This record gives sequence, C-alpha cells and structure tokens, in this order.
Amino acid sequence: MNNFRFTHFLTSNAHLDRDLTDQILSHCSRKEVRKGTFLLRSGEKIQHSFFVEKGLLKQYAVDKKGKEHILQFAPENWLMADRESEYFDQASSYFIESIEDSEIFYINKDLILQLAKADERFIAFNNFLLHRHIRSLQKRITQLQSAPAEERYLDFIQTYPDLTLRVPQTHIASYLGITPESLSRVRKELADRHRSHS
Amino acid sequence: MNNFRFTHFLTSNAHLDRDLTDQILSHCSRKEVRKGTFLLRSGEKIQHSFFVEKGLLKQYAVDKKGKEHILQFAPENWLMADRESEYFDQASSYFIESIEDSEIFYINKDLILQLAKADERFIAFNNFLLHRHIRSLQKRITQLQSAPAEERYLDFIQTYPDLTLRVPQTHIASYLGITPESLSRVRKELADRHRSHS
DNA sequence: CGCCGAGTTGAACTGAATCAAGAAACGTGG
DNA sequence: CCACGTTTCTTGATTCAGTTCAACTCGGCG
Repeated sequence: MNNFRFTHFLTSNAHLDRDLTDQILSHCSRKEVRKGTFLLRSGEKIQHSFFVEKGLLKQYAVDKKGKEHILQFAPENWLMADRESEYFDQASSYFIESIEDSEIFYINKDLILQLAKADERFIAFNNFLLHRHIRSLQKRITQLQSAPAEERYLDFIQTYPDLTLRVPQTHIASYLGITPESLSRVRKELADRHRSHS
Repeated sequence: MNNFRFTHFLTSNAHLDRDLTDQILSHCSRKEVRKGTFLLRSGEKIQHSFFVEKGLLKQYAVDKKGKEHILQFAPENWLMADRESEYFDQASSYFIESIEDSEIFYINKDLILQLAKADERFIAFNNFLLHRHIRSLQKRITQLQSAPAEERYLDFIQTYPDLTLRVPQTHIASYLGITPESLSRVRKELADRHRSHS
C-alpha cells in the first residue's frame, strides 16, 4: 500500500473505501512542480483540481493595476479547486501557482464528475468541502467589511499559524487586503505594544 | 394549481416534477411577515431556509461596535439560507431580517436533508446553488480587497439595479463595507462628473 | 564578494471614518 | 389633508488608517 497523504485524505477524511480510493489514485497523476509553477492562469478553463501532497499553492486574482490579491492558500493535505471555472465551465479569473517546490495530485474534472454521479460518499464529502468553503469565505467578507488590518492579521496568525511562518509577508499582506508596508507597520506596532506590556 | 413563485422556482429552476413539488409545498409553511421581522438571530441555530415569495430579506453580521455588515440581500424568487449554521448545526453568527413586508416560505432543514438523500435532481440543484453562492462570495472578496468604494458601488448598481431602487442607501453602504456618509459622497461625485460630461 | 529579493522605515498624501448638524422624505394618527 | 415624529440622506470639518514612493537594511546565494 502506498503511503501518500492523498490516500489518507480519501480514506480517512472522505471516508471512501479502499477500492474506490485505489481507483481514484490510478486516475490521477502526481507531479512534482518547482516553486513558481503556474497550475492555472486567468482566462484558461480549469481542467483539474489539485491535491497538495507536499508544498504550498496560492490562488489569486490580478487587478487592473497588476496587483495580486490572494484568495486562498493550500498547504499539504488541502484540495485546491477553482469551483467557479470547474462547475460553470467558464474561463477562470484566477491564477493558481506554487510558492514552494511541491508535489501535486492532478484530479481531472471529468473524474470528479463521474465520481459525483456514482458514489454517495463522494457526494457527501464534496458537500462538506463546499460548505466549509462557504463558511470561510463568509467569514472573510465580514472581516474585510468590519475589522481593521491589525485585527485581520491577528486572526490570520491564530487561524493559520503554520502559514504565518512559511509564507512571505508580502503574500500575507495580499491575502489580508493591505500592502506589505502596512503589514510591516502593523507587526511593528504589535511588537512594540508587546514589549511595553512585559 | 396554485400560482406561487415558489412553485415555479421548484419546477422551472430546480427541475423537479409536479409530484415532488407538491410534496415540498405541503411541507412548507407560508407566512406573511412585517417589515423588521427577525427570521433568525445571531446565536440561534437555524431551523429553516427561506424562500422569498414576495418582499425582501437581509442577512447581516453585527460587529463589536454594534455595526451591521450586510452579507447578502434576498428579494423575490431568492432562497435565503444560513448554510453555515444549517450544515454544521452550529449557532449562527448572522441575523436574517425582513426589510419590506414579505411573504416567506419556511423550508424546514429536515425536509431539505430528506430531499437531499432521496432525490437526484434536488441534489443537483442544491449543488448549483452552492456553486453560485461561492462564485458571488469570491467576487466580493476580490472586490473588497482591491476595488475602491466608487467601483464597488458601480458594480452593485450594475449587478442589482432593482435592489438599488428598493433598498435604503444605508443598507447598500453596509453591503459595500463603507459608511452611509461615504456612499452619499460617492454618489454626489458620480453625479457631478456625469453632469459636467454632458 | 556583490547582487537581489524581502522586509523596514520615513514623509507626504488620500480615501474613507467620524462627529455633528441640517434638509428631505415618509408613514401615522389626528 | 395637514402636522408630527422618525428615519434617511446630505454636507461640512476634522481625524485616521492605510497607500504611495523612495531610500535603506539585511540575509541568502551564485
């Protein structure tokens, strides 16, 4: 038996039996990609979802001024999909790019469609993923509407302590919707306050 | 045969057959609620999804300072659900409130669960709704990260021209993540520019 | 060693918030 | 149908969080 995180993900998280898991694995290709590889470019139709066996991906939009705005990160054990492009079969408005050397399982969208039709457990798991996704998106909207940069940053390091260490600050700033300079100042401010309180 | 929008929604949009539609209708209660009625309060577990037969609902979060932040509106023909609370069976962090006198179909969450198990078409439709929801949430995040107030407002009146007329500006401001005063100034600025260009 | 990208810091600027006060629109009851 | 209070919208003055642009520091790497 192989020992991929992806296998574990399919059996333990998605609760699929070994047969189905093997079947899925045999239809997915595993690729090693270097840092800075594009898995999807804006304007393309997405052909795959990506499971991150190792490494780290980012999904982002680029605005008129050429600035990146990160929608989400995907570290090991995460599934990265552009649901929008995949489901509606539209050109994507996002980029997906690796920000570390990574090992990625490419899951063909047709395979997903097939599974979605064939297997109840797969449907249930997909549903879980969708709802979890919605929950996190909603939280971010509410935060962007109401919370100042400092609070959003504190929440980020709380929620993703691992990412805080691995991801360059520029990217965290982009995720939070502020400039790198501002994030640097927020951090300085926090450090100063922390020092004076002890 | 009754003549509800809800009926039409179930047959034409969700592609359910008449039998199933009738069955659903018989399990849902239709209520007339006055403007300002709470259908859900933060901290409660949601028991129903709501189909808006007539009128207008808002879903919003309240921050520490007591400010409302509107996540979405639901006018006639829309389904309003707190997917988060419903799916994860958690206390909701949102309020749902009518902002016009409205007619609402209350769809019990257990009924939805049943249907989700029993009927393929229902599953497919629910899936469609989830993906559409994700698409709109993602768009908003990207906008909140990158676009200035004026651009967000222009997009709003483009996307929801009907709401622009019906909803008090205060609410639009809250949806856009700015103060009513700022929205008023954005509008003035737009009007001034428009006048000088003609 | 020298370059290069990431992070920091400073100064000037700007979009939006806040606070406060009026004006307009609206619904309700007399 | 008018008078009233309430809510919504506008306008002004001030403040503030975050941006922009530019210069400088630091650590890694060829």
